[in-house]
Amino acid sequence: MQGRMSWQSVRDEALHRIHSQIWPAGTRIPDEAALAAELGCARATVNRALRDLADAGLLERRRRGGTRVALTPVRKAVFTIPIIRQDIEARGHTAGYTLLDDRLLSMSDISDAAVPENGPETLRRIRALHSADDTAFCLEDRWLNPKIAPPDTGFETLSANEWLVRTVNYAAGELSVGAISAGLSIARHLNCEPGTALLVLERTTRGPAGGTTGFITAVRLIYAPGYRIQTAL
Amino acid sequence: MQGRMSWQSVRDEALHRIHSQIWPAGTRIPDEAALAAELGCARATVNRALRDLADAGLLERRRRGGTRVALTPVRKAVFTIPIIRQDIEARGHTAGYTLLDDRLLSMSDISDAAVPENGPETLRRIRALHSADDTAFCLEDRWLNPKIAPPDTGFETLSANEWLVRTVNYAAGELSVGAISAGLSIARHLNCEPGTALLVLERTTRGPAGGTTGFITAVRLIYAPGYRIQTAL
DNA sequence: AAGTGGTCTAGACCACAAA
DNA sequence: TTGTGGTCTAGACCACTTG
Repeated sequence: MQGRMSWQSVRDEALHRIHSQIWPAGTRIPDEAALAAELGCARATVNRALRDLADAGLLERRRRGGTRVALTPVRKAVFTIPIIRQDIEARGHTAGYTLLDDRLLSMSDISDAAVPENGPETLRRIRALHSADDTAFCLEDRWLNPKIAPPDTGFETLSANEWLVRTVNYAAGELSVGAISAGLSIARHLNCEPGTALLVLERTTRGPAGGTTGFITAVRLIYAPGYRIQTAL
Repeated sequence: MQGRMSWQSVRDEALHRIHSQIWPAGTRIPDEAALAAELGCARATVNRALRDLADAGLLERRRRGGTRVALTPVRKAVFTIPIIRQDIEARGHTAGYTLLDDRLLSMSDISDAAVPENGPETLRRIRALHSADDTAFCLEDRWLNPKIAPPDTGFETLSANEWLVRTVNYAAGELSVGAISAGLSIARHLNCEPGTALLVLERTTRGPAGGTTGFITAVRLIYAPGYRIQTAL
């Protein structure tokens, strides 16, 4: 183990030791300096490798506490949330967008679990239909903080989805995925039978942790039958 | 901008320039050496910052080609795939596991799109039911490469899910999420009405890119009604 | 051929948490 | 208090790609 040691090879070596129980789950492994000496590389290289494994959930690292093999290795998948239009175009279709509804509502008139309590007084609600080659693709139901998107922001042709991604990046929020049965209204918009199982993606976006902006938007995307979220591991 | 510049502050400065269109979308930004000089820090620090933004999807970097602001910023969500038992326990329930079926099948008898063509001659099929406090939680339908999990690996009490995560980590694969309507058999196992919308998670796992092992496993997890995948952004 | 990102090194200082 | 990870620096070489 002399000469050039890539951080990947250090990572693979560590991985091997975890798999072969040389470093059993829960135990503490040698510190960076020791590993660097043993493997004949700089500590920074070991750091990069172990940080990568920690990011992957296989190691737990703490200052002063050292590095331990995670008792419960966790699989993590990164999945990219595409702009809907691009998602459609990437599938080789022509993207269409129809604004169905756009109005301001006061909080007292709203009863939707997706809307936070500590948000602004009024909210802008936008509903739109995304289509692929004139076939319904996805129904978008969005709540917007009017302070972020003033009423003169026209969403007649530009998807709010698209506008957002270009405007407020690096925001915090939650994402959840579920399944619902198509109701009558949804079935009509998506051109499917009532009762069909549909994939639903809900996302809430807040201003960055350090920032001053609070609630930005909450959106529910109801996809047409057969839609799948896909990602590589 | 003298003295100690953390890579986070460099990242934030770059982020600011992207948001304020100082670096418009699609344009090429100064190279690392120039930024390091301008901000008064080491190139490695700039590298760490820009790499972070590239990982987040806001920048695109290529050797020799330089760094560009992504035309289409992509939102990425990291979502952790828990071991089902832990998922259940984290919700405050007691996890149960029942093996429904475990047999070897030859490829010629199999007609399931989830199974790859270039896999092994025979496959082990395991079906099991996960429960939370005696309530059905998730139906597991798994195909296993028998070379990886020899028949003497007993899955009567240990979930294959759990065994896998502890055994073959850092593998490659794909993950997809969709929705289905409960058929009669599924409805019976999950104790719900036929036709109920259910969330389905399918995962295929192959050996690491560099490794010799091919197909490892493919699994279809059908969750009980109401289950949602959740993650922070 | 040459420019740009990717990474390694050796050394240093700091921040955090455990003893 | 003190050990361990987190990070910064200055310099160097390499790898990929584009002109």
